[in-house]
Parts: sequence; structure tokens; C-alpha cells
Amino acid sequence: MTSPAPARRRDAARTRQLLLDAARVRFAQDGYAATTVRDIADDAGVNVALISRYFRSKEGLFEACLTTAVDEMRRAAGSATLAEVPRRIAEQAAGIDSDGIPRQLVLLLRSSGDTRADEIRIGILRSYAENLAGLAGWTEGDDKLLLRAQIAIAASLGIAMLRSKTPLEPLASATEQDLLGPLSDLISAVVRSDA
Amino acid sequence: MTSPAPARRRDAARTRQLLLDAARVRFAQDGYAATTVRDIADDAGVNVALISRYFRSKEGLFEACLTTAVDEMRRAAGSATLAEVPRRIAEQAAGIDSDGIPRQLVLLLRSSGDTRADEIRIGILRSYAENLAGLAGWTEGDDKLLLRAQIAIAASLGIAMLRSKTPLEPLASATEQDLLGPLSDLISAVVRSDA
DNA sequence: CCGCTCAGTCAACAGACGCTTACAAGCCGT
DNA sequence: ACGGCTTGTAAGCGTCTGTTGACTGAGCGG
Repeated sequence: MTSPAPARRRDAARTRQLLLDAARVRFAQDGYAATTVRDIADDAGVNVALISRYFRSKEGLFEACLTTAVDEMRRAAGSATLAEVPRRIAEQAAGIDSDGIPRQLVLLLRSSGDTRADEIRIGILRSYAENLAGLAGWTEGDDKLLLRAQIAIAASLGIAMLRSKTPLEPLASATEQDLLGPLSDLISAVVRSDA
Repeated sequence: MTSPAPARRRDAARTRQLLLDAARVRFAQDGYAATTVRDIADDAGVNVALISRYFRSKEGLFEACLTTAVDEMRRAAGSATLAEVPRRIAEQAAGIDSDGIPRQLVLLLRSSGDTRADEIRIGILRSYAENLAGLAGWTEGDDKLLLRAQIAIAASLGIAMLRSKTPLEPLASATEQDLLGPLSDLISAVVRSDA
């Protein structure tokens, strides 16, 4: 966290990251269409024009949010066994960030209206579902099991979504521990090959 | 449905309904912020200004969509046993409408940015969760079971959401029958009092 | 057949939107 | 220290947004 550099007053990489962070919060919280580039720039404390400079456009910024979020999730996930999956999902859904918003997951569920970004989103979702199905013994062509994996993914996203903005207690403030039990039951019940 | 009146050329009630129908499709498909009043009016085949006339504002129209959608779901739901719940949810998620979009459910997950509409949404979600928990023997104060019911609701919404716009096969085009099995497993595994 | 009422039309508003351009200021190698 | 490249600023562009108010014409009681 504490960078060795003496924090240059003008630092392109730092500014880029500030924009990226602010954008992820806004996009996850308010959605793509409801977020304006001026909101993001103000949150980041930089000039609006720098969004166009560093990300070419609002859509480019959204794509960057999506890809970095996905990278982080991939890094956090690694390879897992079926038994570990509920804990991994509970971690993500509980929100590893300070404000408890599971941004990575929410970003995956929100559509942007941007074709390119939506393609990325769907590709990621597809790969997640196939990974999960694979852990349960899925082989290509087995639509039944793949459907079940996708339903499990969808359920996780729904939980993350409902936690992110909706003050629906006790779900909204449930801890990772609280979610683990129900999620384990959900995954093991839904993702089964003996459909 | 078939009104006795011979369809007057200028019919306020009919126009209002046309706007309501078009708005529900748009809001569910594209979200609140990404939908413009001109889109809705064009879909309904009426003039834009009539939205302000009949619903006071775009937000007023969204609120009307929510309340009517909720009414329809209440009417369709009625009283049910726990065993019937998966089928009811599968019906809604599969989409009883012609285009297969589960509008009612999706509307409940999409937020508008409008405070009043969000309050309605949350109230509905809370009542659904309590109903579902009640079927499993929930008594006030049992947060564990209520949490599980809310997770089941969230899962259903996530499925509906992912089906609505995302071409994620086989989930996107799964039929009510396809969903019934996995959903039954999900509900019965998640909504249990012996947590 | 007249005249009032109300459903629907039209054009325009003020503001916000994403984005671009021209310019000022900082950083670094030499 | 100074030139050249990079980083940040300010202003404005064209467009689209939700909403409004004055208008036209259909419908119906008299």
C-alpha cells in the first residue's frame, strides 16, 4: 500500500488507478447508465477530460473495470475443489472491500448497454459456469448439469445484487460466516450430476 | 380483457395501459436510467407528452409499473404450500409473457434511483421472504431461517435477471420444466429450519 | 348543429450528457 | 537550466434528456 515513490504530484498511473477505483464503486452502486463521467471524475478528484485520455471513452472505462475485476477474482479464486466453492462465493458475496459491497459480482450482473462490455461479461459468466460444472464432473454436451451450474452462479449474483444496495435485513448485513451455511446447502443441492 | 366498449378512437384508459405495458418491457429490459420516455412513447405508439399527463413524470411511471407488476404477482401467487413454491417461482422465472422475459421479477431487482420506488421494492421483497419463511415454519425473530428465505428469493431474482438479457445458454432458453427440477432442489435445500 | 370538455399533438425549453480541443503547468534527461 | 514530452485544466461543442404550455380536433350533451 505504501508506495516507495515519493508520490509525484503528477502521476499518470496513480490518476488512472484513482479513476478505475472510483468508477468501479459508481458502476456497481448505480449501474452504467445512471453513472456520469463527471461523477466518477469528482469522486476521483481529477478532471473529467482525463477519462477520455486514459480510457478513450466511458465504455472503455467500463470495460477496464470489468477486466480488472475479473482478474482480481481469478487471482483470488485459483483452482478449487467443489467443496471449497461455497466458501469462495461467500467471500465474494460478503464483500472483501471496506464498504462491504461485492463489486466484482455486481458488475457481472449489471448490463451496460455496451455490446463489447456485455460480451466480456457473458464470456466470464460462461467460463465460471463451466468451471463449476467441471468440478462436479461435467463433460461437454451435458446441458442438464451445465444449466444447474449456471443456476448456482445466477443465485450467487442475485445474492450479491440484493446485498449491494437493498437494506433487506438480515441478508444485507449477513457476514461471510452467516452466508456460508446456506450457500453450501445451495451449491451442493443444485450442482449435482444425478439430475 | 375484451372490453365491451367498441374501442373509442380517443380512449384515455387504453392509452394509459399502452404506456404502462410499453414501460414495463423497456424498464425490465434496459433498466430505468437507460430507458427514455421517448422510447416508451414510441413503443406505445402515443405522444411523449402523455407520459407526463398520465403519470406526472418518468418516476411516476416507474412506480406505476412496480405496483401493477406486484399486484399481478400477488394475484398469481395466492396462498401456496412450501412444496408448490418451486413451481410458482419457475413459472415466474420462465416468463409467462409472450417474449419470455420475466418482467415482474426483473423489475424487483432493478433499482431506479428513485427513493419512493425503492421503498416499494424492498417492502415487497421483505414480504415475499417472510411468506416463504413462514411456509417453512418461521416465527418472528428467527433470523437464520429468514436469511435462508431471502437467499432463496435472491437466487430466483438472479436467475430471472440472467435470463432476461444475457444469451447464456442453456439457462437463457431453459423452459419452465427445465427450471423446475433444479429450483426444487434449491428451495428445499436452502429453506430449511434445521439450520 | 352548436359549444364545451378533454384526449392528443407540436415545438421548444433548460439542463445534463459524453467528448474534444486548445492551452497551462509539471517532470525529466541532458 | 532549458527544451521536449507528459500530465492536468478550462471551456465549449453538439446532442439528447425530461418536462412544459399552447394548440388542434374528436366526442358528446344540449
